[in-house]
Amino acid sequence: MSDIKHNRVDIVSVAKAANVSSSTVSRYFNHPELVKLVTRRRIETAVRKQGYIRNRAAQTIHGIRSGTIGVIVPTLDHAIFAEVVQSFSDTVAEQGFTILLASHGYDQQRECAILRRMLEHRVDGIVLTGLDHDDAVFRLIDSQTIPSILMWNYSDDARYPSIGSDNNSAGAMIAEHLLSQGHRDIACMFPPTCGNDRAQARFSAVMKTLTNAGVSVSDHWQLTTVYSISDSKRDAMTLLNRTDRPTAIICGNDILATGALYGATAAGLRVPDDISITGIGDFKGSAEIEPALTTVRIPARRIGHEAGLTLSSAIINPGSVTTGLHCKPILMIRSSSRPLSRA
Amino acid sequence: MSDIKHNRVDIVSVAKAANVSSSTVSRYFNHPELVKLVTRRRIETAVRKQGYIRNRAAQTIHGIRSGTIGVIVPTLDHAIFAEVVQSFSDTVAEQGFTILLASHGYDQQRECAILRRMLEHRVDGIVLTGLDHDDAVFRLIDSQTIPSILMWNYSDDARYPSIGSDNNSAGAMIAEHLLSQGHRDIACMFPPTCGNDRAQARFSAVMKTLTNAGVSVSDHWQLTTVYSISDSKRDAMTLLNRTDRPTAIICGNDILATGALYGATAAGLRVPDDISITGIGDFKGSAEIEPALTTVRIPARRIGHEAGLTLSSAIINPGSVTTGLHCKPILMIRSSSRPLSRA
DNA sequence: AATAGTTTTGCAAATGTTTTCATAAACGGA
DNA sequence: TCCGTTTATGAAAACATTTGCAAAACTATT
Repeated sequence: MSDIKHNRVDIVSVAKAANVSSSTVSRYFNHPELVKLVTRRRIETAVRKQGYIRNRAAQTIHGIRSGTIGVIVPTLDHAIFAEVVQSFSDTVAEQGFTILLASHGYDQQRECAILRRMLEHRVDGIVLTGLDHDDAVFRLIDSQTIPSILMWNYSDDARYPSIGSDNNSAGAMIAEHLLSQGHRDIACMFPPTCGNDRAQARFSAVMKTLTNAGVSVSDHWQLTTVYSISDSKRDAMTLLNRTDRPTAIICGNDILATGALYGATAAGLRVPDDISITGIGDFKGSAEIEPALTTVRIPARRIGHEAGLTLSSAIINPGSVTTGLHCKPILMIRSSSRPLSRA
Repeated sequence: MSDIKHNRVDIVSVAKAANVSSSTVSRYFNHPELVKLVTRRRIETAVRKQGYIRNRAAQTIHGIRSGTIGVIVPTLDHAIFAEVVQSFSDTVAEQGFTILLASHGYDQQRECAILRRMLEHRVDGIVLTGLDHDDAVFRLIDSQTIPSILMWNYSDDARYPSIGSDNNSAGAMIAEHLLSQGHRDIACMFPPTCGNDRAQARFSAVMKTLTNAGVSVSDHWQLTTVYSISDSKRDAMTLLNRTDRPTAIICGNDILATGALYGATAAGLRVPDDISITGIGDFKGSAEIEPALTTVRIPARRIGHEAGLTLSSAIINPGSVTTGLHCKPILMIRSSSRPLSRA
């Protein structure tokens, strides 16, 4: 098929075939308006014939952008991160960027190593997930000159521009919702908060809101449950089979809430008549589950999209100032919660 | 903090600071055993002081591996692809590779453009999702000299080594399961099959198995439903509210099955007593849903892992022959299906 | 046909590394 | 002390590009 195949086809072999200098071929790609039409044609043919593909590595060492953006997430296993990565990737792809993706599994050590590797690849920008990172991570980025943003969470005093939702608001919103429905006997089920600033913020906002309203949550109603439907189902069952039973459970995310929903059903309770259950996140499927889950939507697609826009424009116009953006969480009142009927 | 900051810190500035030649610094990184301990120390200090980070782009133009693998998926929005990408990424990360990830949204045109961009980045290997791709995609890869594999599906006559599950088996397994339970009035709910060889293979295997058993599926029991819980819930309700009702629904994937489960509940039917519903995929949560879903597990984590092992070893030992691997689907009989009680 | 102006092209230097080859330094044995 | 090894280092070429500058090739104007 192709004339020359595995023997190096580079800009000079193309140049030779097209009977021009390599400079002209380079210009053909980078400033086509500077090369005469007929020459362009000749080069085009040679490129096609040889199957030439430009070498971005060689461009990059001239200080030209690599066209890659490093994206570091804790994991892709949670549907929600996959969604945010997807929309980020789609958005920056439109500007010609490709993402270098890696996940650290909540290991700060590993995050730093990954970041280093990405910098070696001379990514044009960096996206980190969440607000909290090892100081070494921040120092490393500071020592470079590339734009970086924090995606997923929002805080106006974050170390870099942050684009995402304020998990404090999210936690407060859901707690207020249940309070406004008259609930006072409230249990909480949250994932382990260490190294997870999101869960941490949600949890503390929930507790603060409840405390401010004069509601206290006794210790045995504070469940710590790993991110898994089966575990949360089990824990919810245990909780609900006790004689003292809350009228509502606030779950730290929709996965836990889904498990809790199943657990309540398995314990013979009806949701929301016997107990209200709420999530945070509004994952795919949360609206369709029976009963549809009351939750706080963290607008993942929007966050990914806005982050993509912000970062790519920061890369393209290096002078411009980059600001964060709060993608507000949205209370989604559905069927898994209802006002407490006063007995 | 760092001495020299935004002014080019490269191998020669490090060399100068350490009072050695740039060759020695290069060796320090690539063959440390060749440089004397005290020199190593000096270089180490200089590197730290200047915050030097190696430039892989510059290495790559020497024919050295870029350390990147291009991964092209249809989308990350389906939890299942996210999972396979996650385990692939983890596996190759151990060998020092980082993935360049992009999704094409089932658009063959776009897949080709993405591939081209990845080749420009001189990825060391390519992973495509599924067996079917535009001929231009195959030609492009053929014209290069890098290893490529097809992930997710398996077929022994695929164009490149394929690592994944045979969707024909998966479809046949689930159909046989329902037949063995005595079902004869069976409806099918599948996603649109165009450009989706997986769905296509599952569907045709199901139909073939049923036909061979003398069971025919009338047209209005063949539903085409997009990948969405709410759509499949709606379609299932419509189907089940008719007077002629199947005793089982075979769904093309677990998302459709989940929606169908909800739809059945909403239509006032009990699963599996009134109707059996099955999925394919065994997504996260399928085991925990009420009732737990009978499905065929496509072992996503295993596929990602095996694909990672295979591709990275193909990259590291260029001579070796790369073979595909069938990660067999596994029938997971749970509570959403049961033998038909003969009336 | 000569000139001035414009467009197109090529030469050569530069980019940040690696690697081959050569040389210098250190070492051990006689 | 000298010689032959071994070990450590540096000089320079190579890698695939881009780009500033200057030369060449056109065009238009007189």
